[in-house]
Amino acid sequence: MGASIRDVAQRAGVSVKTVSNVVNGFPFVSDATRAKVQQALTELDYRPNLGARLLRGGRTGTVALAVPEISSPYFAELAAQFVQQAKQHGWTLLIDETQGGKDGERLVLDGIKSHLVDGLIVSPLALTAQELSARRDRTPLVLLGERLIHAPVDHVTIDNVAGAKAATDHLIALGRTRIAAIGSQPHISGGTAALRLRGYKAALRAAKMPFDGDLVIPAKSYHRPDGYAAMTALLDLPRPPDAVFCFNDLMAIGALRALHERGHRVPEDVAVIGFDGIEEGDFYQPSLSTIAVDKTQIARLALDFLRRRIDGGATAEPQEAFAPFELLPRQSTLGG
Amino acid sequence: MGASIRDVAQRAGVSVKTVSNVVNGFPFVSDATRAKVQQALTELDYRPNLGARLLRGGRTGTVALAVPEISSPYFAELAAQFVQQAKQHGWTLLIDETQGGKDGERLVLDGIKSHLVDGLIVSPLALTAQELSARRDRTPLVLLGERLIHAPVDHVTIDNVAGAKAATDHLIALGRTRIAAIGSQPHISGGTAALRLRGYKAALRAAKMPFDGDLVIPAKSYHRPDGYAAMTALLDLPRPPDAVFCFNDLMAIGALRALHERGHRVPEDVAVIGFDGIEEGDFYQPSLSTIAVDKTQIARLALDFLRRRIDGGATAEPQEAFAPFELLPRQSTLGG
DNA sequence: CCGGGTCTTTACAACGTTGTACACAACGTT
DNA sequence: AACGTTGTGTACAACGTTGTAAAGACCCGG
Repeated sequence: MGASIRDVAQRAGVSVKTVSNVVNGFPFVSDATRAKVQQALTELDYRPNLGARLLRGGRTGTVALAVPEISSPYFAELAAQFVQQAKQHGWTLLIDETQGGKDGERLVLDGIKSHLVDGLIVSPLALTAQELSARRDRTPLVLLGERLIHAPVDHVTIDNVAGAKAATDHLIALGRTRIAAIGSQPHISGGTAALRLRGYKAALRAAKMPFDGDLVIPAKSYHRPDGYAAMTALLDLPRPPDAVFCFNDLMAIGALRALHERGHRVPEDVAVIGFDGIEEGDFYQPSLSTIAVDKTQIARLALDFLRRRIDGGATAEPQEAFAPFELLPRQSTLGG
Repeated sequence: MGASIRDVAQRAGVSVKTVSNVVNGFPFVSDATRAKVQQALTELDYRPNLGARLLRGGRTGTVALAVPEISSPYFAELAAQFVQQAKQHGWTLLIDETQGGKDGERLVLDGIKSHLVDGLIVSPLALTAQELSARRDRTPLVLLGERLIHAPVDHVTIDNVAGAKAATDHLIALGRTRIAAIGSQPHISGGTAALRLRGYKAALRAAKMPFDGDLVIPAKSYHRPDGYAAMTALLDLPRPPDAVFCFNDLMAIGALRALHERGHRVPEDVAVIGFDGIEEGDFYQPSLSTIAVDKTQIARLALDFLRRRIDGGATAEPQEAFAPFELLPRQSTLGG
């Protein structure tokens, strides 16, 4: 056990509360007393017990970010942004992984470790809006992600439909006529996949191009192998596509890999564009065109919301914010 | 504020302690009482206050992993392993980013949030063995990484010298004669870079090949652009290398990118091998040969150490363990 | 040298939980 | 009928901290 405030008080010959006052920078402490206390503090290497401070009703200065999968570059890069910016708020950010399942997400939301953090940012994958609304825990919460527009919670999102449309528009502008989509999730409604599919369809419609269901390949987990498998399936079609919009960058990289192995040129034979804007895409061979979402903004907006909740209490109206995205055309569509 | 144990007791018409006994599964509670309490528990949606429980001397069931940079794929993948396996220990794992600086690392080690977690796993970059030994905080600690063999702390590491030698041996076995190394850190002694450089030199010596200082390129931050820049520098040499050992995969990918842009064939003109075994390398074009460290084992060993510390107390001798690595030859050295 | 203000320090209670020690039944034994 | 035993339940204190309220020290003008 480390030294407690009591030990420090005894050593400095003052009351416990005076030590507390010094530790917390309370203004009315004489210089002489302060010095005495400071010395005792150092000598005993005092560290406030956060448990006690917390119990007393205080704050821990810690907020948590829960993501489905930390090994996914998108979430890893997003988390890094959060860590950086949380520091500017004076918060320590801890990252938690829900592993994409309902259980993990529920655990976080229901506050298994509530009381340990001042606030919570969650990127939900599995839970429905309904389940989210049923949440009882009182810890301030901000949601990330596209779904759940109707949940009574602050949330930060991007316009997935517009993003997907921009990606598809880009392929159309290049003169492609058979544009495939990788990453649909037919059994899940209202999720990211559904929105991106909608944007894809909207772009086709706007260009008066036919929609061909064979060119839409579902994917379960959005990793590189899923893109690889999907691309392979597309290449086995009687009439393969001349462009592919992948619903995330990781699958796009899998697709690029499959194209190369089968001897197709990118972008001459098939152009590829992804979604997310992960660093990996910039260095891939060929570099990956993508819809880059502004992770810095996402973090900024989410933390501002959280700040408001934590400081202002639970009363304020739930708010919603959109982070911008940007089309980054690179070699996988432009060549060169 | 949520309901406290006191509210539950009142509602169930029993004492506070009886509620506590029910919550903690204390054996001697009659079925009737237990049922009454359970109902009150559910009705009030009771959640134990971790702060109070912690203050009382208990555990939080939470351990933290601190890595220098969560956006780096190696650490992201490593963290994912830790999350998974911590769950098997019944722990929730939280991830913390130190941002590679002394300040961040000190903050973690000195227990800014000690008392909030039962244990700590830290992958130090900046702090010296000396600074680590001076640590006062009592939270059980396990270190990851190669340095600090002499710090009086449990730690898990890999044999970097042997790994680097295996990588270089592989290039030698392919008949390469001018083998470069990317990632030295001349100003830092005893770190990962120094060990990998030693392994590289050992392999050359064993093969009776000359050591050429011009072929060793330093790198500061081990990211893709560092590898890119280093490779560019190597290609500008009067006699460029015919093989490169990069001290991590990220730099190897940067190097591959530079080679491609300059029109060099891999591996015909230059063979490339990395270190770490990140998923990205497997899907790169060409796929990256690497020394894959066993992240699963690292997590397993570290958590076992931590378990021992947390359960067994601080008395045991500090232990050291080595996680295995594996040479994965792929296209960037073998071709195909 | 007193009254009234300002500045400094203190005692006490409370936060929610659990370990300790004990009270009280109900039971079967002598 | 007195006895220990076993099973249930309770009161109390303590963990380390900080907010509240109030006491004490000091200074100034009258």
